[in-house]
Amino acid sequence: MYTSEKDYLKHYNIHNYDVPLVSVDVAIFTLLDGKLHILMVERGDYPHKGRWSLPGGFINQQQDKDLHATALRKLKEKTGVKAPHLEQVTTLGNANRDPRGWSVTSLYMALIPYAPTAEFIAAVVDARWWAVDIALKQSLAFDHADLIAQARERLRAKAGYTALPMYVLNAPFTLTQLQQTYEELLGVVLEKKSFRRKFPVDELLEEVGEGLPEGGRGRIAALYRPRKGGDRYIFLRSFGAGEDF
Amino acid sequence: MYTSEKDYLKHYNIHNYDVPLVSVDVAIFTLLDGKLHILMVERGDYPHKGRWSLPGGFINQQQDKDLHATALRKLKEKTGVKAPHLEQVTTLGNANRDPRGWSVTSLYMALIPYAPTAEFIAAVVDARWWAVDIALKQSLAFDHADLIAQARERLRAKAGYTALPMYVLNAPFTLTQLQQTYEELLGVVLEKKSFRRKFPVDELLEEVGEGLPEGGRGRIAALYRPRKGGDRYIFLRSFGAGEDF
DNA sequence: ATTTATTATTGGCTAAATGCCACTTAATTG
DNA sequence: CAATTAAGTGGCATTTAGCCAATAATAAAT
Repeated sequence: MYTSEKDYLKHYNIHNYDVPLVSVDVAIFTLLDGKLHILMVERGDYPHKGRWSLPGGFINQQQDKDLHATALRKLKEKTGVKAPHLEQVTTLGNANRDPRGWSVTSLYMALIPYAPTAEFIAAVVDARWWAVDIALKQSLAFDHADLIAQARERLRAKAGYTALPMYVLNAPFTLTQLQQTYEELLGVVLEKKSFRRKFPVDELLEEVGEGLPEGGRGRIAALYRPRKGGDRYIFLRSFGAGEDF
Repeated sequence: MYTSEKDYLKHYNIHNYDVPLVSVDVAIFTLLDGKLHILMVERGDYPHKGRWSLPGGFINQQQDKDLHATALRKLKEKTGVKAPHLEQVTTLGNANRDPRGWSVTSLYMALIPYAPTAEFIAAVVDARWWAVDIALKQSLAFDHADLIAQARERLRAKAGYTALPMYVLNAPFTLTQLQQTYEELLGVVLEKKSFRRKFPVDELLEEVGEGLPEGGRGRIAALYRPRKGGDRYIFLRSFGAGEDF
């Protein structure tokens, strides 16, 4: 049929094929008032105009050198910053999730402290932080409730064996705040001594002075911020008892 | 611009947009002669005609109800069976991985025992099991060496805290064989007593009689096969010391 | 100035899990 | 019947985790 790879490529045209839609959606999490929040945007265009959805959109083949770059671009458009952690959660594709037809979306999860984003996000008229529990009860666009649940579950799972929870905290923070963040993300109460024994403070945190705990009462606490590269750390033993299945 | 969602959809045509290619590739692993092997196929068409690649291809929008179904279809086409474990590893997309243009592929990993596939695969002329180490040294199609490395790494990681290694073994198998499989996948030597204490035999395996160990010498060993649902089991503590970073 | 309340940090004991190695058991081979 | 091979178990020292209480350092109240 074709005489060479070059000849084949000359005749190739993607528009001769049945191709699915491809998008990237980003679940951006932070901690606000001790509760996990997620950034949502109100859709300004069809389909699902007016509904709340995850920040996301299509690949820009000129601008985006890879999928990760697409996710990073969406993240920056809505928060103004580069998150300290961004990872792919999963990719979903089926015939029904988008009224325009067979559609594939690659779901990313970003973790970010609240403070440095607050001003920028306040200026983005269609974007808003929602408590995750509340967001899941809304009538969201597409299958985004499902996407949020999957990203939330990934975050919960990784809170068990990584230091990722530190990336939703405003630095500097105390070890007690860090423990409370683990407890919020895992949904369990942890024992103070065990937590401090297990969390590798020296390796993953940098001490940046001392300060009063929240509420301004009690003994002065050591303050920390995350060290570089801590998002790749994996604990040998996991936090939180956790049911096996 | 549009007066309603219906109006919008009437005018929507995906071919007016710059869309990437979307494919699904499957890294199918088994254990053969104590070594991890992967199923490769020789490409019969351009691009990269004649090179070895992972089994994979495009979504069939009529046949495949979702991405997982596409992966399952590719798996069955080459092995004739439904693997006891199939999961998505990651999704890669960039402008350079395919000479036809911006391309996205969703990588799946399947685990399968060798024996039930042997006859079928022997009849598929373009398919062959390769030892993973050897396969990685070939000049493979596209970025498939990278895909294999990522699937291999996911398998190695999960061998540390799941029962997945049992799915590459021909049943029935002995606990010693299972331990050796963990050792091969993890790349470390495990202590017999610790392995047997930690692996939840009663929950995850079903005893199916006794038999001589491999080689036909020594005390008779208990024989097992995997129980249903064991692929969702997660160990609280991981196997193999493992460097943290 | 002293006491009380509050929170951080550390000590110490018990129980559970792991690493290590040797022992016992049950088969084949010569 | 002894030697060999491999499965399965016992036992102890070490490490880790759970629990709770003691001590330290601050603000607020008296």
